[in-house]
Amino acid sequence: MDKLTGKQQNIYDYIKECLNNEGYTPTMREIADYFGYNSTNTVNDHLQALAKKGYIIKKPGAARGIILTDISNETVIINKGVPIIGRVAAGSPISAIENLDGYLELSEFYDESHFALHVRGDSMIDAGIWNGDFVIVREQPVIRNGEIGVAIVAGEATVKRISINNKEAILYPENEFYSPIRVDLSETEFRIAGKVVGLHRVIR
Amino acid sequence: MDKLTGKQQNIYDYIKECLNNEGYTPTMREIADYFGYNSTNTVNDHLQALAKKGYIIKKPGAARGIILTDISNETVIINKGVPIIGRVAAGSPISAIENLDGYLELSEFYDESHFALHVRGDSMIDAGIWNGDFVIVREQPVIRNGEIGVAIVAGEATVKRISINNKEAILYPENEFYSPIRVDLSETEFRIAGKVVGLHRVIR
DNA sequence: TTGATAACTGTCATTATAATCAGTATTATT
DNA sequence: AATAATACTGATTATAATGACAGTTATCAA
Repeated sequence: MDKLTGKQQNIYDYIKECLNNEGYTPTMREIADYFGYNSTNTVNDHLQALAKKGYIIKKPGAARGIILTDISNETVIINKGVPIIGRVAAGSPISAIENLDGYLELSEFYDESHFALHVRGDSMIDAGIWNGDFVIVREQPVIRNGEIGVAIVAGEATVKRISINNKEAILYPENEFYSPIRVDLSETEFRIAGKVVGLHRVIR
Repeated sequence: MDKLTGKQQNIYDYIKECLNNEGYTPTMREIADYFGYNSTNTVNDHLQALAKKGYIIKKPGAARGIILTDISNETVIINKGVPIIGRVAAGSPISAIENLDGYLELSEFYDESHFALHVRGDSMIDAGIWNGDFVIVREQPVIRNGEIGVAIVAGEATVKRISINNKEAILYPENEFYSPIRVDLSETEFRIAGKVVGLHRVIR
């Protein structure tokens, strides 16, 4: 895809911004006003350039008929996550709007300070964390003793119930067949990556 | 939020559909044409009802000036989900891009044929499904015997390991303190809502 | 039975918007 | 040096679209 010039990029960005803020694309006059152009034809020229380079599609004659191509490829974006169904009325289809309780969307719960970790091993099965699960971790340098978190021990990340005192950290597995791991803080590199605040499992 | 009438719902759905398919909302005339109305004022009346009930916002005078309120509340949508961290290099911050293994995003795994169900009760704890979890269900009318799915029994949705023969369905809990539930298919309304394909837990 | 709401028709003035024409000046590309 | 693409002005035209007015009919609840 051909690169945009500075002005073209600005106009493209503005269209995107309008779409996000207002919910619809601007008219040519609105673009002209925003950038201080005295003629809508200036905008028309720019839009033609954008269309020619494939960044937008212009529906001829249609008011606000600008379509951003990269967004139309991601229409899933207007995706609300997975609908949560509450009551199920007898006979009605599951998707019936009356049953809707909201949407399950990761970004709703978790912001940029979160990351996910693919769990290997079954040392935490009694805490409901299984091999293959994704735990969602809120990045934080400390946690309260007894909470489940992710610790980095000598560069290795592990999910455990964590307890720390002045000289050592104790990592408690949640599985009767495993023993707690004691980490001497003066000998081994140790730090808390964060606290486990969510879990996601893909079931085949 | 006030409930929509059937026609209002249809128009609302159509607006949403246009937004997804075309990238912009329809004009009143387009809506009228689609539904076969002879007057744009019919549409105007409906839009006013939708606006009054809070489903849309109408920007006066603006062409295609319909804003869907539930979508405008989700601009975060251009969100990439939760980053998945793989290896953790010693010393480097968690968020370092080298550690990135991808993004955990519900919509990546699950399409429109999925819904989530808030689990109540602990009848499935041995299957790793806890009280308060969200199970993600792929809508399907049948499942293989022995698979975990959601059944609708007399209007009530339950998550169980399901087995069916000609005359009865047996719902097996995964908890030693619970007994299987037998449902006589000739007496009780029974159907499969779908198969459990994922699980999401919010940990406090 | 009165009033409110929903669901329509049909017409029309007004404005919003797109799109075209005829230019000028500047800045790359061949 | 010639050519094309970029970046604008200013004016005009055609049409796209909203929204208001004046009605009709049906339904449902007080």
